[in-house]
Parts: sequence; structure tokens; C-alpha cells
Amino acid sequence: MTEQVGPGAGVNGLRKLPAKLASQLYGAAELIAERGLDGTKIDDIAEVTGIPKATIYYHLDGKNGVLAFLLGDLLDLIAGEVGVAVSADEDARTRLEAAVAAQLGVMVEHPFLCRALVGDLGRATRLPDLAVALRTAFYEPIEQLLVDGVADGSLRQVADPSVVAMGVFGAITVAGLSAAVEGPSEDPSADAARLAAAICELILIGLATDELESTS
Amino acid sequence: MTEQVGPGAGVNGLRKLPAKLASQLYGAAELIAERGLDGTKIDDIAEVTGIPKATIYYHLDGKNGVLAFLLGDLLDLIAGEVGVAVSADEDARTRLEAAVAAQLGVMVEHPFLCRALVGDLGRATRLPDLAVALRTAFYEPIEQLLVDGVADGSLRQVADPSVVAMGVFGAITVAGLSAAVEGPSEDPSADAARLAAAICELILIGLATDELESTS
DNA sequence: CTATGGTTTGTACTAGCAGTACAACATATG
DNA sequence: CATATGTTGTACTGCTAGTACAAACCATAG
Repeated sequence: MTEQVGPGAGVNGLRKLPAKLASQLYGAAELIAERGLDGTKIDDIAEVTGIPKATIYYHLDGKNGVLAFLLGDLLDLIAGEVGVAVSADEDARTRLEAAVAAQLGVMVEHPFLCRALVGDLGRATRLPDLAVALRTAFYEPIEQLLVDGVADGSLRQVADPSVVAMGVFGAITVAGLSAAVEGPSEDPSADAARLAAAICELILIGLATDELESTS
Repeated sequence: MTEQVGPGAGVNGLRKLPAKLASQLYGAAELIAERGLDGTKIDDIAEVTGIPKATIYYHLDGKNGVLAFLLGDLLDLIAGEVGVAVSADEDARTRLEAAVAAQLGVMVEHPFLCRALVGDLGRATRLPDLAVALRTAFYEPIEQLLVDGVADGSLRQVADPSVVAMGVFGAITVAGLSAAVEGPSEDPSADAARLAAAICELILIGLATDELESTS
């Protein structure tokens, strides 16, 4: 309905955006995080970023374009960091711990983008590129690690791997999101480490005491 | 900014809505789930529900009112079912399993409402009632169970309870959401049971194999 | 200096939709 | 029947996303 095959650039109008404009655009993240994309007028974005409305429209595909640009960046960042963690030369369990830390690290460092992401999740998933990027950045690495872990013996075989992977993904992401909502952290890396430790504890050794281990 | 102290009814205009209209309104859930609230015109809602626009505005506070009504219902439902599970006469671990099952059960049975909820999460959290209801329905029961579990010895003491509670909440919710996005299930109760089993396995006994249990 | 082609920006305009106003009508209740 | 409460169609207002376009701006090459 909305976009077909953008003439030159990617699927949106982005990707060739001059560095200067890109950096200015980040100024809109907080606004969008606070009010949601719909509560944010294009003219407001123009004002806080200092980029005139006409220029925004020249490069980007309107409001959605702005969101797509910002979130696309965040997702690339996460995918990158997590990718490094995942492809280290360790057993899967260790890499899983590293991946958790990596994802939470990026999230804690970019609270506004994270909040914009949750707040406009619906719209984001309706932007085809972003839907894919979301999956790639967040979900797939975890899924892969669970498989690897079974192979190398560092993680347990579970009955329903895809549901478990989704659960792990949810645990990490919601923890990160809730931290982002609290507002910018004073010591991001410490905060991220704290979150990562708690989540790893949860997903690796669980909450049960060492008595009966039967489930059902 | 938006609303102050609604004259008569709750904070929105809802709660006294005639049963007939209420049931008709549910017809809008699928639409909103699919397109997001912003992609949905009030006139569309009027058409699919069969309730004339003027009538909608007579009872409800516009589009947000519709969303608030639908999600408020869902949240009450979840809070109810989970509440029953949580207050049973069992150890905390068993109640946690029941609560997981209860929450997932309701979610699987109302996929469209769930999708509407995620899709417009931003807006939902910006509607004061809903923000509270969200917390009450989803997060608080879990938090409480973790505390109880430590007290009665059925769950482990963790270093950072609030982060862990958030993680548990995320695991459950994201699993349920992802099931909702797949579309309506053919056998909701079986599906819910499958999800619940997987999530309980994850959060209770974790993924690590029984070797070294040190976390860093 | 001048021509050419991309970029930048102000201004004015169009179109679509949320929300409102209001009058006519319906239904119930005493 | 009278009054109150709910129901609905119709017409209107106001806001804002997005577009059109022309005038500047800036580079590079000749």
C-alpha cells in the first residue's frame, strides 16, 4: 500500500543519508520515545532536530521513514554486538552469556531508541525491513545458540526449543526494556552487567530449589 | 494534557457500557490488531462493529476509549485468572506454574486482543488506567510469588529479585504474544499447555547442563 | 567566471480524518 | 402523556501529514 520499490535507495528512502543529518535526527528519539510517533508532529521533529521539514521529506519517507531510520540503526547495532558474542570460540553456554550481556549493553546505552521501539512496536513490525531486522537482531542468535548448546553439551535439550528460545528472548528483552523505561542510567555498563547476571542466572539455572525436578 | 478527571464515569468514559454494545465492540479487535489503532479509522470501527460513530462517541472517549475498553477487559480477565492461581493453597512453585498456565491460557484464547495490546503498547502505557492494569495483571503476581517462594522454600533466593521477576514476566508474555501473532489456535487449551510447560521448564530448572553452576 | 546537477529550504496548498454539534427520533418509566 | 435517557444521521471544524514548487545554495568541471 505505502511503498513499493523506492527508486534508488533501500526499501525506505534511507541509507544514503548524509552523516550530519543522521546525527541530528537522533535528537528526535527522545521525543518519539516520550510521546509515541503519533503524538509527535513532523514539525516538532523538524524543530528539535533543526532539520527543516522539507529536507526531512527530501531524504526520508515521512514519519515512518524517521522511525525506520532510527530503529534500523539500533537494530544493526544490536545485531552487530550480539553477532560478535555469538561467533566467539567458546562453548554455547558461555556465548549465550556473552550474547545476553551484549544485547543488554546496547539496550541500556540507548534507552530512548529502545523506548521508541516498544512504544511503536506495532508500527515497527508493520515496516517490512524492520520486522526482519528485529528478528535477526534479537531472536535468531538465541535460537541458534540453543541448538549449538545441545550439540556441544553445554546446554540442556529441551522439549520445545522454539518456545524456549522465544522465552529467553522475552526475558532478556523485557528486562532491557524495563531498564530503558526507567530512564538513562548513570553507569550504563554496570547496569547492563547487573541485568545480564540476573537474567543469566534465571535462564541457566532456573528458580527451583533442588528438590523434585519433575515438570507436571 | 489529554484527560483530567472525567466527570462521571471512571477515568475513561467506559464501565457502564451496555452489554450489547460491548460485545459488538469486540468485532473491532481484529481490525486494530491487524492495522494498529492509527491505521484504523473510526468509521471503519463503526462499520465492522455495526455501532454508528455517533454512538461510539456517546459512550466512549474516541479511539483511545475503544482501545482502553478492549484492553481493560483483557487485562481484567488475566488479572482474574492469574489471581485465582496465585491464591491457591499450594507452595509458591506450584502456584507459579499455575499462574503461568493461567496467563498463557487467557492470551492464547484472545489472540486479537493480545496483538492489539502489543501493537499499541506505547499508547496503552500512556493511558494511565491501562498502565496500572498492565502492571497489576502481568507483573505483580509474579513478583509476589517469587517472594513467597523464598519464604516457603520452594523457590531459590536470587541476587536481584526485581530483575528476575521482570525476566520471568517477559518470558511468559513474549511467548504468549508470539503465539498470538501466529493467529488463532485450533486447540487453544492444548496450545496453552504446551507453552506453559516449556516456559516453566525454562524458568524453573533453566538451560544449563549439570556441570559447573558458577555464574561468572 | 559560468554552466550543470544535486541538495536545501521557505511557503503555500491539498486531503483525510478525529472529534464535535445538534437536531430528530426511539424507548422506557412513572 | 411527559420526561429522561439513549441512539443515530448529517453537517461541520480543526489539525496535521504529505505534496508542490520555486528560489536559493553549493560543488565540480570546463
